[in-house]
Amino acid sequence: MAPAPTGRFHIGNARTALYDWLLARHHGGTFILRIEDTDRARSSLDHVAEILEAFRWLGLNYDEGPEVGGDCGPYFQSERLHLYRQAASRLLDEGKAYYCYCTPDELDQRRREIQSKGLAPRYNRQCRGLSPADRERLEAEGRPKAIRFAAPDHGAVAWQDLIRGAIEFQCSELDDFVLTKADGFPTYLLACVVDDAAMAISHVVRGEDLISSTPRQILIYRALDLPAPRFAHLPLILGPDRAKLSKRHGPVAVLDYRDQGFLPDAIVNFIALLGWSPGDDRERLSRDELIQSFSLDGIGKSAAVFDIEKLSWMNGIYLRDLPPDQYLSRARPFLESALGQLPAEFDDQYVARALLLEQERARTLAELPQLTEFFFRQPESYDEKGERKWFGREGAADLLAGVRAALDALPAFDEPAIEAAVRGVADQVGVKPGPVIHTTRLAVTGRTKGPGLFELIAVLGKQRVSTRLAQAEQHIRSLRSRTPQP
RNA sequence: GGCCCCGUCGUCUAGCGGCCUAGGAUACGUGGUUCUCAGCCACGAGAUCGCGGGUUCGAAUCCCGCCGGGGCUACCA
Repeated sequence: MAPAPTGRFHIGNARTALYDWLLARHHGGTFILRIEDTDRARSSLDHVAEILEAFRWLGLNYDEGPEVGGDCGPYFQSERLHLYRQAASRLLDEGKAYYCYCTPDELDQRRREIQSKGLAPRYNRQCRGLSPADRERLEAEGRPKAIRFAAPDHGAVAWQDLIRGAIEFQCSELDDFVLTKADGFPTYLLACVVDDAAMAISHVVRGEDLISSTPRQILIYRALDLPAPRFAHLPLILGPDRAKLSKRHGPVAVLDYRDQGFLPDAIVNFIALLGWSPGDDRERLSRDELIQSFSLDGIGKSAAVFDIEKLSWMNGIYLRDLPPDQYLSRARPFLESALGQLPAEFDDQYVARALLLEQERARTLAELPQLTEFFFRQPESYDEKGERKWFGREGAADLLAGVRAALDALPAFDEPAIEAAVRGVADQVGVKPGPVIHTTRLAVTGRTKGPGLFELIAVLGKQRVSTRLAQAEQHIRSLRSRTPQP
């Protein structure tokens, strides 16, 4: 996998990385990470760090690459410039490449003119047949120069794509593309070929958007007399509008999903299925199952829309299956970053119990602060519909007072005792348990939904529950005095 | 515009000539379970397999054309 550190590490890149990883792991091959930092203007160290962090977070361990080293290093293209220079000068010597003195401005202007005539923009090979005298003159001017590949003008380039089958391009469609930029850095066309050959890469698995660069790379392999790897072009990942997924569709960086409370295992499982299928009805696959079932044959040809709804569903499954300690260590940071430093009265034990009660209800970790907020803050208001339904009832305040008295009187404040007490009140008053439970939940949490009442009360503890019940009673009474019943 | 790729429920997909009156998942709807929600279980609705020709006893599956969508078209990758 060879990402460029020119932007956030995209979910599409993550899927490519995953497929690369799965392919290597399935066949017992070597998974190499190489950083393609040949764009000096746009590459940054921050982006490199983000790539490494994304790999770490997703659990895609590489056998060779930055920080781990290996026999094929270095793993930053900016540290391998001598190799590209060597290759370029060889092509130059053999007449398969030439210096181009055209400036970006000139190129740009010509391109515009051609396009305005509705023609295919292509380099006009102006510098290909430069006479020695012209060349000398341009050199004397001190013009910066790029190196271009002298592309053949007839014939065809074809390859057997591992996903799409035979693909063929006519050479007449290809122009004299740039191998080395004026700043001395290679374009990825050159760098990729040189490195893939040097690193003995067997499979190039990448997005469909790179299909059209493949014939050019094959031409370079040929010119350098190097064996070409096998190519597999993946279908693209689309946004809801069916255009290539990009930032305008919302967050697309892997680490954004981490920050939104998705689990790496869920992301891995989900993106594995975006374009690939094990061939049967399984949807939930562990990493080991993924490795075992993975095959290029299972990859489809058509683009897939990234459906965040389905991701959320899957994340919920993984969240519920997390063992308590793992769940807690992942959940806590989300709680703290949203609710701030928790007061000392909420010890680890309390936080853990609160969090555990919402584990089965959350779809992402980021929902947890909102879901558990009432454990840490007294309700300031009550759910509007619930208020009308439960607090508006005749005798609601007295009912709560009864519950409060019963709970206050409990010697042991555990779940069975609480349940018995609450149901006892219902018996006494002669109503069904339902209304008592709902009214009490609303009074204690301010909400109409949430964990089971008895377990939630047990976590909150006698003191808090008592206070909240009293507060609700007062609220109801003040409501009634302001809006007298007819 | 040119070149290239793609086209099965809204979405992700199974399907590689008969097992398909097209299966699963999600989302949606209904019912059940329960103190609510979530979950779980059951059921339902949802695809004339983009369209039109062919090949074949038989096509979602093979071939051709059309239409539609997407990608590329940089001294970015």
